Amino acid sequence: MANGNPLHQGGGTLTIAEVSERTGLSADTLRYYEKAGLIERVGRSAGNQRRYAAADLEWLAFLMRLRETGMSIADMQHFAQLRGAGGATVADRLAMLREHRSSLEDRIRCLRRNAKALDDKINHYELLLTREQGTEAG
Amino acid sequence: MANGNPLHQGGGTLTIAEVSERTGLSADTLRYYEKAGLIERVGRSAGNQRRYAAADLEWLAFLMRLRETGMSIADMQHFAQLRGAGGATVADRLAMLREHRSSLEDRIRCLRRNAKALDDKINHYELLLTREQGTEAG
DNA sequence: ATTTGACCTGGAGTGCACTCCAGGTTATAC
DNA sequence: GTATAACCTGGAGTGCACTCCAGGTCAAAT
Repeated sequence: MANGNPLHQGGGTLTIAEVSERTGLSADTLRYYEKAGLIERVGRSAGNQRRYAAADLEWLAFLMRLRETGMSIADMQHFAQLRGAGGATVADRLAMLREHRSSLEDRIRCLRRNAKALDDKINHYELLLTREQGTEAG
Repeated sequence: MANGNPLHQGGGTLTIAEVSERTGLSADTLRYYEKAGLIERVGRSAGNQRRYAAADLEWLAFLMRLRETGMSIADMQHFAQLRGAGGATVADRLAMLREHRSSLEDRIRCLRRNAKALDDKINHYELLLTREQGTEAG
């Protein structure tokens, strides 16, 4: 009955190492996020070791999206705190997300502009290189 | 004859404060970039104050594009060093730019994916909010 | 000539997001 | 049951990209 597969022991929870592997976040970072209040206190085994549930993983995935799109830890703390405070904060959370979404759009636009300029620079260098090789040959 | 306009004195050079204003980089950052070798030693006035030429501004603009698109100072140092070493390094510089361009593309794609997921989350919150208000009214 | 503000240098300090460590407890394999 | 590996906590350390500071020089206006 007892399943040796760590993925399914103890009601489908994961150890910190397993979460680390799945998310790419280090165990230290996972503890740090919890200490910082980005994650509510994760459930523990009898021996006080973390056991992450599916909901924890979903929340982590969301946090990672916010991080990857440039939200600061401080803002994520704020968001997590609102979330912890219950349904009355939905409007505030929505406002935060909308603002973040909008600044993300700005950022993507800026990157696209810069990508185009980079392409021009690359073309310039390709031309230089062609000429150089031509010189070498002639 | 002597023009009081700082933009046009001394052969069209700019003081550090003027460059700071135009670029948005602080004077400290401009000095830091020079100290770090990202910029060749900028020309000086008789009294040892920096006077930026048009070519310096162009190079700065390029550096800023690299920064904005996520290149590290260390990589920019490398690029600047290659540039300083002359035409023989054009192929290396081109390779660096191509690699950076490609990772930038990856990054933009990743941001777009995350932006889409964020939109979904926002929709979810909007739905929550609608329901909540409905509940309030009923 | 002098005041005031901009600028210089070398080096120390800051904020962020981790990352590592010591010293101890718990789990797994044999 | 014991060796070994994984985990725990609180707190110190790291790397990056600046940013600030002290103590001094230079420039612009009066």
